[in-house]
Amino acid sequence: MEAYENESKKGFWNAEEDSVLTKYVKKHGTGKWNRIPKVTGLKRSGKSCRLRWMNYLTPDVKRGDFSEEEEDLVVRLHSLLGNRWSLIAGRIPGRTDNQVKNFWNTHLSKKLGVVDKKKKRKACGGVEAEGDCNSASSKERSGEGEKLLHESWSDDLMELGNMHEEIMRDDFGCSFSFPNSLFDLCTSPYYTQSFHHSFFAL
DNA sequence: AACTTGGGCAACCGCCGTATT
DNA sequence: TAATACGGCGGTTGCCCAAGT
Repeated sequence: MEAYENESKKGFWNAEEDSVLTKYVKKHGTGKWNRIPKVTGLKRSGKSCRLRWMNYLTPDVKRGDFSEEEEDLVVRLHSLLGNRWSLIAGRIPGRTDNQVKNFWNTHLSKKLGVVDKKKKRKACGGVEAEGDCNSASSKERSGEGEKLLHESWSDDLMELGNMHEEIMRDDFGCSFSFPNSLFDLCTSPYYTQSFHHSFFAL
């Protein structure tokens, strides 16, 4: 396996590689990504194959700009879930976590006045300094900060769960306001159904 | 026309959790 | 139980291209 890893090609995929990967997945299905380089001769890591398939080649991936409804949903779900891009994407049909993340970082964070860390870092002379120029490391994901965050909104999720029946009855969209004021959630009629299914599948 | 700057996005990296051996 | 493999996630990087100078 190391041999394949070592000679792995990087960078953009070409049409031929896409075709090889698509044929493989259609024949064998997803999973066992690390077998792909061995079976197909593709000079890509299994990880890279998975990413390419998930983010680009999957037939139901929607291309192009986000609609207003999608944008609205991203904003609301982000306020609810934070940077849980995969969870957010799972509630927006046809959108991948990478798309949602990019959309947030390039469009919405700007629109909503969230400081772009990339630019912030540049402004700090290209060095991540302590204080204002600091950024959360990936380790913090499983650390105390996340724990506190999770605990803080889990009560709200419970509250939402208790409102199950009301959600299903309202054909004209929903608006929720939670007692501890952590967030408000509104859904349009179009998304009410899909949100319900996704949420209770958690 | 040449160069610089900044936005958009695909892809990579490093880490973590889970499954398997 | 420990080691290893694998899949998945979020953060970050770097390329491409259009707009501005």
